Amino acid sequence: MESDVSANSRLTIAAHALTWIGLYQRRGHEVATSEQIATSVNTNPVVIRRLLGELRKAGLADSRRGVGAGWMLGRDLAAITLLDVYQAIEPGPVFALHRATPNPECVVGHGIGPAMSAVYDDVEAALRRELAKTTLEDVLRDVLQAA
Amino acid sequence: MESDVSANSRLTIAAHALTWIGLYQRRGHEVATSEQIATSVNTNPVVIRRLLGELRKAGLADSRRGVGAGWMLGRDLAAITLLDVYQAIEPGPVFALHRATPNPECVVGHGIGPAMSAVYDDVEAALRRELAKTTLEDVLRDVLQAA
DNA sequence: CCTTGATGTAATCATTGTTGTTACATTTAC
DNA sequence: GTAAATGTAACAACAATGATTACATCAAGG
Repeated sequence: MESDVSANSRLTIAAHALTWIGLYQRRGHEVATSEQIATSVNTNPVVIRRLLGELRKAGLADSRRGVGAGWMLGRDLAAITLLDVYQAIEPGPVFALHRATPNPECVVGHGIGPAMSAVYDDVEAALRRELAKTTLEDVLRDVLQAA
Repeated sequence: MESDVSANSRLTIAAHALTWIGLYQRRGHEVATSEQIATSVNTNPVVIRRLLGELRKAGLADSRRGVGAGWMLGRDLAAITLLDVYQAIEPGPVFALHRATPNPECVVGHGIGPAMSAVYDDVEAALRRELAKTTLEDVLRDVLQAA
C-alpha cells in the first residue's frame, strides 16, 4: 500500500524499445531483434514482441520475418510523440466511473456520472497535451546527453 | 482487453461520497451513515467507510461514533478540490518506470529512466493542475443542474 | 449500566491487468 | 532444406480493486 509498485510501465517499455531501435538503425543496422531489445530492457523477448506488435498496428514500428528478421521504425523518431506511443498501447482511461451504476433515484447518484466525466475528459486532454510535447527524438537526445 | 473495465473508480466514489454528505448536511442533517452513502453509490458500506477513513486522514471528512454516529465534512464543499481528494486516496503515480532495472551497460538502458521520469513528472503536474480546477461545490452544482 | 446503532478494521474472495515464461507454428533468405 | 527470427497461444505469478462477512469498539439515551 506504500511503495505502489503497480502502475503501468508499458509506456516506458514501449518508448525504450522504439528509442533503442532508432539508435541501432542510426548506427547502420537494418533491423533489431526482440532478443537484443529485451536485453537492454531487461525483460523477456515475448514482452517486446507483444508490445511492438501493438505499435506496428499504429504504424510506429514494422517487422520483417524469415532469415534476417527483426524490427524497424515505422517512421522517424522525430515524428513519434509519446502521445502516439501512449495511444497505441493504452486505450483505457486513467479514471473510471462507478463499477456498478449508482442509485438513479438519488439526485447525486443520478448526476454524478456526467459531472465527473466532464472533469475526466479535461484531465485526459491535459495528459495527452503533455505527452504530445515530447518526441522520441527528444528522449534519445536526453538519453545521449546523460551518457 | 477491449472495454477496459479496470482503472480506478476510487476518485469517483470518494467525490460521490463527499458530495452526498455535503448535500445531506445542507438539507439540515448532522451526519450521514456509510449505509446511506453506500445506497446512493450502490456498493457496500465497508467500501465507503474505508474510503472515508482515508479522507479523514487528509482532513476532508470526519466521523462520530456511538449512537447517532455517522460522517460529516471536514470542511466546506467549496474548500475541497478534486486534487485534494485525489491526493488523499491516490498516492501512486500514473506511469511507472521499468519493473526490473534495464541494462546499465546499454546507453539507452542507462539513460532512459531519468528521461522518462522528467516527462512523467510534467504529466502528473498537468494532471494535478487540472484536478485542482474543480471543487466539490462545482460538482454539486453540476449534479443539481442535471436534475 | 445496558441496549442500540453505527464506526473501525481485519480477513477473505472474485475479478482483472500486467508481466514473465514456455512452446510451437510460420516465415523467408541463403 | 536449414536456420533464425517473428507471431501467438497458453499459463503462472503477482498485485490492485472491490465486495463481503465478521466482530470489536464506541457513546448517547433510557
